[in-house]
Amino acid sequence: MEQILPHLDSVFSIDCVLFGFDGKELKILLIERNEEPFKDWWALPGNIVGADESLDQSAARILYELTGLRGIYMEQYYAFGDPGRHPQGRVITLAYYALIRLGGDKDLRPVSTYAKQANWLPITALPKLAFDHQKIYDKGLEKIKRRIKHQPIAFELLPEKFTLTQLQHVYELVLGKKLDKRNFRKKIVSFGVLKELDEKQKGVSYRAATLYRFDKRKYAKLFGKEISF
Amino acid sequence: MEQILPHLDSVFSIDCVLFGFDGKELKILLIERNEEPFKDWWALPGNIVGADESLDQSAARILYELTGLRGIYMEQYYAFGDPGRHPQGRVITLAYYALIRLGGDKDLRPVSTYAKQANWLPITALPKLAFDHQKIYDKGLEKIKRRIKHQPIAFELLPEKFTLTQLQHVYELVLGKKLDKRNFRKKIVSFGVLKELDEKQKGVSYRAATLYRFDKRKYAKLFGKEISF
DNA sequence: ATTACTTAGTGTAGAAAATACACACTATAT
DNA sequence: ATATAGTGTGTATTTTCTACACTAAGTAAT
Repeated sequence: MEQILPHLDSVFSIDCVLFGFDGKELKILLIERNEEPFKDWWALPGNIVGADESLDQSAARILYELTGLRGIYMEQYYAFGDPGRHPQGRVITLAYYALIRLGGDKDLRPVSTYAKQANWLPITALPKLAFDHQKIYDKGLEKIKRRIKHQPIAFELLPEKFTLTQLQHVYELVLGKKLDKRNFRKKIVSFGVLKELDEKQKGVSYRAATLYRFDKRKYAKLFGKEISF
Repeated sequence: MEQILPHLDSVFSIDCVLFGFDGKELKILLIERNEEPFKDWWALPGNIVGADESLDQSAARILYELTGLRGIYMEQYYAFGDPGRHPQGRVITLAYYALIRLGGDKDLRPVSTYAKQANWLPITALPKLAFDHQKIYDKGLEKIKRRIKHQPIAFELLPEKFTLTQLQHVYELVLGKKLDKRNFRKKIVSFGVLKELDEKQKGVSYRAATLYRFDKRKYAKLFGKEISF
């Protein structure tokens, strides 16, 4: 990230696109910067990679410091390093995306000094972003669009128990298009990686839907065979 | 890459997996190191990113210095940065792959000081590699396996004019499996991105095959629609 | 000129997967 | 009891995938 600039020839940072799903919308976590450059702009959270951290560890730390969450699914996806991308010097940054289920509970633990605030904002109405962060975000969204077609990452955005309608909703939001309910169910069930539970949805004022769980064991057995949406 | 280690906290380099196809085999370009660490080992070509270079430029420069070639298709695919990956300090490296048609002509222009020699070696018989370069290579191969199914990258390994059999051969080598001739032709032609030429193969001692060319225009029109193998 | 050799080039039938499409059921709230 | 809102299901059609074998064309040797 961008807040500290020691006097080195180049700085290596990590920026994260944290995708969150609250049951309704797809959101990302942005911070409002409290320092120059781009003071008062919204930016992706990020930081400099520590001397003894692996890249994945560094990404996990950034996420933890911001949200208090651990064990979240994260994946690096692209390095951005144009000489002009940071006004104060050479900063090469590696982008990660993360997929997070936004529960009602504690999702944000307040935040380091270079940010005024951090906020989950719906991807349908993002503000202008600092640096080249729009580009980084765009590429991140593109990446998960691709990946959700072949890897079981949609479950990372959902609670452990979920309904098929919720799952379909995640696919529709990420892919940005409507899907046919019957065909979706046929297909997703045919992969054989869902376990149907004996439990039903609660607290809804209409017919309660059956709950499912993603079955990691079954998925592990399939490996080699690719899911395809 | 690994040869120069100025006294910085961390060094940022680029390593390249240069895939070449000579009409028969798939090969990669390796250099034999002339310096510690890993003196006398084979390694992927790489170098430190220059202060005013973009990442893509840096990768292109590494390739040019080694082969004299420009305008080659290259793509970054993963960053490797474990704290222990380089015995002499923190080196974060960004991996690129390149796809090169190996003509009879000048493919190698001799080579910087930290290498004894550079050589195209068939991927079916690679030596032990320095650093974590085996891991970098493995991930690179995996990447092009995936990408060749969805993007028209096979043509980068072939001369401008090629036969369908040659094209199939490239797919088979990259994917590591045999394909059915008739089904392959049906499918690849159905994408509509090949232009059949009025020309035939020359210098073969059997029936000459029709030559084709990849039609970038037609491909550009298709965009959005994905090729799928 | 004939023959042997090597690769080019082609079609179809059956199986599997993708798509398009509409209504009855069930739980809750009033 | 009735209104409401989302759940859950089947089929026919089209498209794509797969498996499979022979003839045509050119070259080289005799």
